[in-house]
Amino acid sequence: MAYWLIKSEPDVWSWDQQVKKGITGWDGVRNHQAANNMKSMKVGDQAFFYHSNEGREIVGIATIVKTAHPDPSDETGKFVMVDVKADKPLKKAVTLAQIKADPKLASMALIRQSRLSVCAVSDAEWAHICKLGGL
DNA sequence: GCCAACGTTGGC
DNA sequence: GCCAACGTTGGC
Repeated sequence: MAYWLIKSEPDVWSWDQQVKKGITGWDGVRNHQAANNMKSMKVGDQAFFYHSNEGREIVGIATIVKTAHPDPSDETGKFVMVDVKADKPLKKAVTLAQIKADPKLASMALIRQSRLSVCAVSDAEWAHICKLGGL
């Protein structure tokens, strides 16, 4: 099983909305690297749900429930999305500042490529963030 | 609101 | 195919 991190601006799509809605298509990704990451996702993979811009923190964990398929919001038909479902919230949100300040996490893809909206998380990083999040 | 990083577009 | 111009993302 692999681990990921998906970003969303809470103004546009927040964790609360995800919880309320249950399963949603993660549409709107228009970056090839991010799209490639989604193509690598398998059903059952887990992803941190990160609030960008406002909050700048990891607030919950989502599960991948459907692998990459065409994104209906993409008129060119080139991009894909996966379906995700809210799994559980972190007891304590893990902030970007915390991640940057932690030597175990400072080299995460999230930090190295700040503009990449779907990025991979290593097993060690996943475990450490879960611990910081009180899980 | 500013700016750095980076992706995309279009002229050549 | 190169590269300058421009647009977007996202942290601060």
